[in-house]
Amino acid sequence: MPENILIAIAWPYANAEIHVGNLTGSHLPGDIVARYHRLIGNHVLVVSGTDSHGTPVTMSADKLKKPVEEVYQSFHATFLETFRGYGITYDLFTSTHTENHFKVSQSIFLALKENGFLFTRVEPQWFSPGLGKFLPDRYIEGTCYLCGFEGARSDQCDKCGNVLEPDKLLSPKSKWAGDTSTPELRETEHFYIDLSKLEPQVVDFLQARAPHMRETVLGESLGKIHAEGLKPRPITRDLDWGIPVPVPGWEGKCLYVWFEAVIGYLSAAIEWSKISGGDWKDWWSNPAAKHYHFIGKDNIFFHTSLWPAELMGVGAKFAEIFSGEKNVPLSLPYDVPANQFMNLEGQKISGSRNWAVWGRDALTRYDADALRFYLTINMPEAKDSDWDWAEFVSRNNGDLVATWGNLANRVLSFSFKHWEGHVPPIDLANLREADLALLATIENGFQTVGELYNAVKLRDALKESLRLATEVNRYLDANAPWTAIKTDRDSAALTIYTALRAIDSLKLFFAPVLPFTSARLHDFFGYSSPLFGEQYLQEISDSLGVHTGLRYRGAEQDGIPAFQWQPSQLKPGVPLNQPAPLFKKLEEKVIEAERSRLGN
RNA sequence: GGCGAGGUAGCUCAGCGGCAGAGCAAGCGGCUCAUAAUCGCUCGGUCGUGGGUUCAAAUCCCACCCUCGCCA
Repeated sequence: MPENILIAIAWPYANAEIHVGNLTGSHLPGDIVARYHRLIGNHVLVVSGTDSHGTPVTMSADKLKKPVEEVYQSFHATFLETFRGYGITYDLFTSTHTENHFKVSQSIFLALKENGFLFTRVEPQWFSPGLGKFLPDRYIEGTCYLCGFEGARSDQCDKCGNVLEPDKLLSPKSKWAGDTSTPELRETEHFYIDLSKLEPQVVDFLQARAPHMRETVLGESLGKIHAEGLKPRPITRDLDWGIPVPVPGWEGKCLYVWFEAVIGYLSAAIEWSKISGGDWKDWWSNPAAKHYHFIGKDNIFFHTSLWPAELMGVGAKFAEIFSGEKNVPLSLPYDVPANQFMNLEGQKISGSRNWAVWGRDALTRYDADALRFYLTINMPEAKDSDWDWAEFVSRNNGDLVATWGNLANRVLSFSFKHWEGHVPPIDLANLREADLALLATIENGFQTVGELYNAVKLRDALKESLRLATEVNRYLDANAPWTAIKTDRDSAALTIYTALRAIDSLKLFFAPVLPFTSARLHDFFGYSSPLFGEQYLQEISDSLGVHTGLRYRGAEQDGIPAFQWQPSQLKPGVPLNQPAPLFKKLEEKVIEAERSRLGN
């Protein structure tokens, strides 16, 4: 019985390009899990999009002297290119700046309001007379009235550590580019979501999922709730670039970005159903559907506590408001397999210092699968990891090229050469004990590797796959078909057939991580049914303009069923296609070349 | 400051109450089908620091130090 799996991936913010830390943190693990579930026959929906709103985007636009729409669109375009290049198979990668997302977000807001989870509060907020608008606290700096430190934030001094009263901050200054006016505190009114009412439900929700959630994720959520409880949080801001608060008299205010962007997981599914003919409710109002949220550690609390609380507070009211449908409650996350961070050559990744390996740029020099391999074998699942160029080269050459790529190439080439482009035409009844033992060992991987992918232990899944590839290398060493071919061709045929069949199965274990080369290997074996589908771009128009979505067309299209996650049934004697090496060996000199690019 | 995670071999990490493990790197040997790839053997650790519990602690408890994230 196929399951419905929603893969919800963090929405990249429209003010910086995607780097390897973003990829390994959320997009790549999401894609690997999605590809695995598609291979085992589950119905998968992968959604994300560009987080387009908020003050930082407005500020970038100001600096670049460009319309804010143009700024978000230009980053959106780089995201599409990056994800296409890395094969991140989104069923829909959209944007928060769409008519659909506006309507969904406003409906969520109104549902919370009608269900009694919102209240308003008047509070002082920094206002720039020069810009004529309110500024977020992080754009205000001043002198600490306790220790005299000049770089103090309005609510706390980083130097002396004291909590400050904003109205006592000395000589407050705006950090907004070009704003020389003196900020002042003005009263403003905002909506708050009363999360405290939902705290017991959130705790129950987390405890029910504790058995399959990561330590890092549970600790961050339950630990925080236990220590501080869930407090009311503001969900509106004085912003001019965002989603208007759908309440009369609240013109000029927008939904706070943290509140609105997470709603994208729902709105993107709804947008997907509109353009593809599917039904979003199969994923979003289906108790059997599983939601996975792929995010970085900085976002854990939002996804394990605030977002579920929002959904609980909304209940079935959302669909009533949005589409008039009754009894359509919303599903809660099943797992939030958040990753830690990836550093670079021992230092934190920093876009502004160019201490980064940029996703698009790396693709101009390395193959997507080589990058995916290193990002997976080094994925920060349990703790921060480090991208090290020397290690990238040694992992590529030592594991990817030598253990796996060379195995496939040595056996395929040998078969192609000695059996004139065919799989050796053996009689399956003649397979020896050692041959059957190897196949049993490899095929056991459908269980073990599958469980690791299912549990989102992707490093382990890849390591186990490599270990199994080594088993085939050992088997070859023990049976030495290159010696046997000279004296006992039948024996060599049995060995090569067995190894080919093992490789044909191994191909599937590697496929979620290495989709491009696994598909190529699949082709060497001469299969006609594809392993994976295709990515494509689609323009979508609405009242806010045109946005381009990244889409995915499944492998099962055109009446041909997708190739499945099951042991190879390779037929003796079938023709092979001309094999070639799957991966490129890298020269040592790239290490220095890459390091010299950093920080410039 | 509060909460959380991490600190184990030169490097990357697993183990999380019962004789300290894997891969890479290093050294030695086998093989020659393969992108000089592969297979075997060897070398290598006061498990962040200091206490405590236990017949037994990398593992449990307490304190502290360092790194990262969230919150204030």
